[in-house]
Amino acid sequence: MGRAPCCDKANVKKGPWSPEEDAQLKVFIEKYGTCGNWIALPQKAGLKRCGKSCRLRWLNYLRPNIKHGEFSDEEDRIICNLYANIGSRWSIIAARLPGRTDNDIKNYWNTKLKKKLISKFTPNYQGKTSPFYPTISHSVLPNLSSLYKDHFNSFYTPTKSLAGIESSSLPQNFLYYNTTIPSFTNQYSYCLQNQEGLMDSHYYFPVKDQNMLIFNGNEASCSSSDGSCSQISYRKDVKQEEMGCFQGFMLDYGNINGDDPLNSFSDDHQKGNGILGNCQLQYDLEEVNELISIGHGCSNNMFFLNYEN
DNA sequence: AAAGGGAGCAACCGCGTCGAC
DNA sequence: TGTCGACGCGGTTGCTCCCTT
Repeated sequence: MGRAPCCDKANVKKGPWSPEEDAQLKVFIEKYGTCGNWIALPQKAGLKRCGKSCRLRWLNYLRPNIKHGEFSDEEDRIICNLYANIGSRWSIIAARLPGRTDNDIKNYWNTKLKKKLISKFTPNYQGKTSPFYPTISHSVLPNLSSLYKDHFNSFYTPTKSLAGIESSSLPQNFLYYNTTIPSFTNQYSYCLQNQEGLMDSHYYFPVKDQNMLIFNGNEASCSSSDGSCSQISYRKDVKQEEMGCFQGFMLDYGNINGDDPLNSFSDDHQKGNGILGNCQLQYDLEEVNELISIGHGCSNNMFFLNYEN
């Protein structure tokens, strides 16, 4: 049994609001308020609209002090920072940006800001790759570090053991940072950095596919849905159109959307909180070998190979 | 000049949450 | 304690405008 509709769909108008309807709604709400009941409001206001539609129109367009137009650099920074920490919780992000609505910010992120960020460090990015896997070339890696530093202030140097590893033994070429995501606070997060710049950041990629090369991951947690892991993978079993980009070696970073990067958005805490969420770096075999050597040199018991080819 | 395609954005839909009863 | 209805949120859709061919 489905949910009862909130209004009589046959008798409500849909689609864009006319200036007359806008005026009617605005006048009514300014005079009487919302009466604490959006469902009943359209009838009282003489509008042939669904209550939800009225609410949305008021909140996103008609209410006072709505700010339209270009987002400032400061607003960009706040959005990036919050998105990195809490994911697509647009209403919370909107609460930090006076005059901006969640819908506005969501649209802005999806249509502009995300591309802006990607193109910032991927000069050749055309926005043509998979939404999950924009491709980043190896040559732009040095820029990533500075980009991250622009947006996050929480990098730190561990002074005590992390994930059971003494600080003195922790890899020097990692950047560490705290996460505010409750589910991850008991886990360590890390960004791998070589001498040039940031190469890999935290968490989460499932070992669902066979023939995978896991780089600097943890076998147990990588194969579970709640571990943290970064990896280079070779996914010969995934069709190119599914991946949206290529077959080959890929270093994943920032993918924390859950078990299946193509399908899973199930758990709220797993929703993309990486500023570079779901990006991949593409490497040839030689570069992969180079990365493996970095991994060998910097970590204890954190290297896992499940690599066939 | 017309057609096609993409970007941007307003609006809709469905579901989770919360409060009233 | 359970049920129901309203609200609020995030994802998605579809319309419009503009640019390219």
